[in-house]
Amino acid sequence: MHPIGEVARRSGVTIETIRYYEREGVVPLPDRSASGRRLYDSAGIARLRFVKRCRDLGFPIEDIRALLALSKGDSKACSDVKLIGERHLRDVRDKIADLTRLEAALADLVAECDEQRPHCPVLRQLFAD
Amino acid sequence: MHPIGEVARRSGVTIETIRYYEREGVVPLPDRSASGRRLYDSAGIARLRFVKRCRDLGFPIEDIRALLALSKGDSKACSDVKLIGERHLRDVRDKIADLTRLEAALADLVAECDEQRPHCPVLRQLFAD
DNA sequence: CCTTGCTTCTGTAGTCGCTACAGGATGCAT
DNA sequence: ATGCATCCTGTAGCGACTACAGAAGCAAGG
Repeated sequence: MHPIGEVARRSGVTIETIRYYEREGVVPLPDRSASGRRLYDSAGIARLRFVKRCRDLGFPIEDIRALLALSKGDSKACSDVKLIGERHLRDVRDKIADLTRLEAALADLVAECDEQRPHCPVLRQLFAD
Repeated sequence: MHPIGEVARRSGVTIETIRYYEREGVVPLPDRSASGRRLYDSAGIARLRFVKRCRDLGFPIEDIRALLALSKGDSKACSDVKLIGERHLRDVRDKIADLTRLEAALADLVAECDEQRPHCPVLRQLFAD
């Protein structure tokens, strides 16, 4: 059984975030020592690693909750995981598309400022009706 | 002079967000009617439109504050606007790059789930050491 | 004038996912 | 015992909103 500091180092999740995940019910309450310190077994560490990887992939907490539930062994797991993954992939692709459009608009706008001018074309455009 | 509801419709910024911007000092305090209702002139409406456009382009509030200050007429305005714009453009490009990497990792992962399996390869990978 | 329905006000709290204290207790090595 | 590191709970804050609750104001219609 391992204290939270060691678990933080081994999982890559900060102590404060581990406590946050516990409060939010993302991970179960760990065992405690006689003095009240959190003690995690290897399954607890693996679970936090899982959560970290999912967060790194941009899955929201709610999806991670669902994935963890699915990981508890059920014959439909893989197709459900695929549903969650594909929806998230779509979200990511949408976001990339949005940002790409935004980038183009911004690049055009910024290109109009190329010297010191009393009447900035960018500001004029942003103020236009 | 126009009440907040009309200004919200004409600027595209919600009533609540207008009040938020006022609280945050993004836009100046408007005049008030005898009964305390906010009244905006055309400059106030233009300013909110400006803020909306900047938000749509992803500029953070702090940058918008700076841009509004610059719009008050100063001979260095355009080069300062360019600095703010280019920095933001870099941020957007960084974010696109991050998301593109994430999308690739996610697409690979999701591709591994293609039928009902008791032992999902995705979950296994996310749990791997 | 009264009623009705809509608009507007202030203050407070919440969203998401953390992150950072403050103040106190515990654990371990010297 | 001392000193330092670790850990605890509770609270507040970040950015940019968003959504009430409860009350007051406004304008049109009867």
